[in-house]
Amino acid sequence: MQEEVTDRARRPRADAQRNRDRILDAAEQYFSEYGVTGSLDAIAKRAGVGAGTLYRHFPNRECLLAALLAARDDALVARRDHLRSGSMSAADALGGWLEAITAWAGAFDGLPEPLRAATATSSSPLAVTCQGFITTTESFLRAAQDEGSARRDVRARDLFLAALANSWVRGAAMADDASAAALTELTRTGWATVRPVRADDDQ
Amino acid sequence: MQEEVTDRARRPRADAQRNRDRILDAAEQYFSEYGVTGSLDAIAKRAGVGAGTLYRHFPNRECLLAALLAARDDALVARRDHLRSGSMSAADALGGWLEAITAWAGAFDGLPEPLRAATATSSSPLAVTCQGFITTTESFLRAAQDEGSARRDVRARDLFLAALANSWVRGAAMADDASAAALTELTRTGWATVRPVRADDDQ
Amino acid sequence: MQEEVTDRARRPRADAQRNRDRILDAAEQYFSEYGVTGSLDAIAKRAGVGAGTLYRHFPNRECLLAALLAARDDALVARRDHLRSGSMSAADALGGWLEAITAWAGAFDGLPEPLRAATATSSSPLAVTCQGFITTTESFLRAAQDEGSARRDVRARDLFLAALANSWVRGAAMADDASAAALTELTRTGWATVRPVRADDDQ
Amino acid sequence: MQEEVTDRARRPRADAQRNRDRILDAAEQYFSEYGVTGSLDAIAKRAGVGAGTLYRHFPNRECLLAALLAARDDALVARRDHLRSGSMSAADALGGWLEAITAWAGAFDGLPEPLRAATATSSSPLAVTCQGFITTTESFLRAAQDEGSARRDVRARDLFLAALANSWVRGAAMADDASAAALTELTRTGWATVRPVRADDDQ
DNA sequence: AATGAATGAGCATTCATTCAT
DNA sequence: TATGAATGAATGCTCATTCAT
Repeated sequence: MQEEVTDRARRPRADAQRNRDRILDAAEQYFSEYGVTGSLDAIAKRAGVGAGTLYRHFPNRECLLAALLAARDDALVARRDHLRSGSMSAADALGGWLEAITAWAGAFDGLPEPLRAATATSSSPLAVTCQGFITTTESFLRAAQDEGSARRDVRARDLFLAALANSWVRGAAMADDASAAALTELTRTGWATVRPVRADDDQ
Repeated sequence: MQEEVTDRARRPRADAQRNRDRILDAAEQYFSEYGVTGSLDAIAKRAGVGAGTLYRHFPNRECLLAALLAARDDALVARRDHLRSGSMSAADALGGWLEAITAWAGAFDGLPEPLRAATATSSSPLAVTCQGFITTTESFLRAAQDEGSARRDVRARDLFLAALANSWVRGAAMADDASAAALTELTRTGWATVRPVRADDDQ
Repeated sequence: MQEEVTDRARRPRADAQRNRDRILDAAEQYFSEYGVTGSLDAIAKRAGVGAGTLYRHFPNRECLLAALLAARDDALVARRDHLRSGSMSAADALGGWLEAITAWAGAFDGLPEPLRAATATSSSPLAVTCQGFITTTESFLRAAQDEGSARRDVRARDLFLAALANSWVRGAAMADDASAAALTELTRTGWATVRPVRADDDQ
Repeated sequence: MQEEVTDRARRPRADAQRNRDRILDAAEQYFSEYGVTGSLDAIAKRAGVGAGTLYRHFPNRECLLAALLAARDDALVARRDHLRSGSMSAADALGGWLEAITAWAGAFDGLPEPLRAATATSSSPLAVTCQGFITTTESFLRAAQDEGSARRDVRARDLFLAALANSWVRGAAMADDASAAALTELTRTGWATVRPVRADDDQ
């Protein structure tokens, strides 16, 4: 009786939270093992919950993915703060940040794909995440531009997409580390030695 | 006359060739509509042939894809020849070639994925195609390097992958043309204004 | 009262149990009609359930078969008890038991095959069933051996296999009842009138 | 021209014979590898002939099987003659012959099945083969019966079926040699020590 | 006589999602 | 709120057999 009053709003939440966590743990394992296209049913099973429970917490794969990545946001935010507070140049900070994004997007096999889609649609739970990182990228980019070490005609959004693309190239079983580094470098400096002069290029 | 001899081996193919063509047509349509992961059975149905017939001609999705792309190879080869014979600089030729590859890999939604995989495995019907284009890329790149307009530390394979990556970013429903161009430009010139000096960099 | 408690876990099964039963009924019919290699899809259809439902209940053909036979186990167990409690000789009991097994394995066309396979692998849902019957066979055999009416150098497992083999010979469309009986008799007494004397032969 | 007259009936036959032989060779390999249910198409391919050619020579699987076994008949006939001419007892000869049949029916995985079916239908190309061996079994059996070493109430046909059954039990991956021998022995002597006296039992 | 292309139903199995309990 | 049963279309692929060439 007493419980019904005090716990009505709390106890179920404790259960729910526990289930949510177990689902996230299971998803983390499962996606690591089989990539982001793995079976949601299998995740529910591994988490020890019913399929319906999974769907209650995460109505679709993207929501689950978003929640999963949110848990990793902390690491990326920490990285961001570290890059910001460091004594490195703004260019190196931007480079470090892009590499951090590339690594982040490579957390699970196949992850770049939904991230790219989310970047395009804006109506996805992942879009929020992506947008946040684009904003951060923008601040790094602006600093580098102000420093004179980044081109003014480059947009943060495109750098973000380039980072995803590099992550995509690395793929799951890429097995060619040289290419991974080369692509990152290519994004930084391009393949051309000479650049066309442009109006908005303030250098 | 001569034809009559070779026709003896060709005549039974009248049927086969017709079916093959119909399958390719159907696949072209279907992949354009639903992307390269569309149902093979559905393609057979649209082509008006039995599933077995499709599988006889193209034992798996990659073979079908390779045949489909082979039909487009001609256009790419023509583009290559045009770029080679033109009076443009080697840098512009390389740029044009990379853009051609990017466009080619964007023929169908999802096409970059198997192309990337093929680039890594070499045991795929698509691998041959990819390798051929990497070789062409190499000749364009070398010309540009000899001209002094391309960096010496860039590899053709990585440029090819970058072109695929750009194609991947564009996606099917990208809806952001500015990014498409920006990514291509980024690959050419990078985001940095300043470059680390390197030993093998002949500028 | 007690039921009310256990029902809590059983109630959601009202649906499931009904479907399960319908599947078993359909399978019974279908296997009787077409043999144990009949299409599982067709069984699902006949049962009026989706294919997924069938696979949820019985992940593979062997599981379905095992469940189907489990329903018949009762009859066999009853037969065993009847044979045990009867006043017949141990030899007749063993003979009756082997005949019961032979009849049981002839329930469906093609059933002896998976039973034989299960006898060999032990990692099959049918293996449990088979092993159980081998054990029972052993008790009957031992009684007959103790009685002096069964040879000491015969193993229960081989008698079980012989019963399966006889069932196999009968097949579905055997149409030769004489052979069926003859084979059973052959297993009992062999074709030879004279037997090589053996050390472990206590007669 | 000249050829048309003299070779019209001969040359094609040479071709046909060569193809027939190649098909038989391929089938021998293939059935050995994959059992008698292996794909006929694959056999045609391995033989280097079209599917139609295979079907011209052997309208169905049973015909192919029958031809394949016919080639092995020689070995069995030789065995028969050797058993007949030997100085062993008629009982041992019969035993040897049954063992020879069991081994013969074990030539390919799954072979006992069509042999049993053929024994029952008599409208199969294999039926001829089986009937021949039943006849031979009969002669061995009669000799043993005359010698007094085989029971008079046993029929050759049932012994043949028992031999097939033993072959079936051995299966492909039986992995239990003891059972193989035990079953053979069981067929010879049965499991009972005491036999019911019967009218037609002349011992 | 030979070819090999075509057929197309058939198979086992999966999975995201819904919904009754 | 949680459960997990149900759905049922969909997938890639095979194969015995026929038949046009």
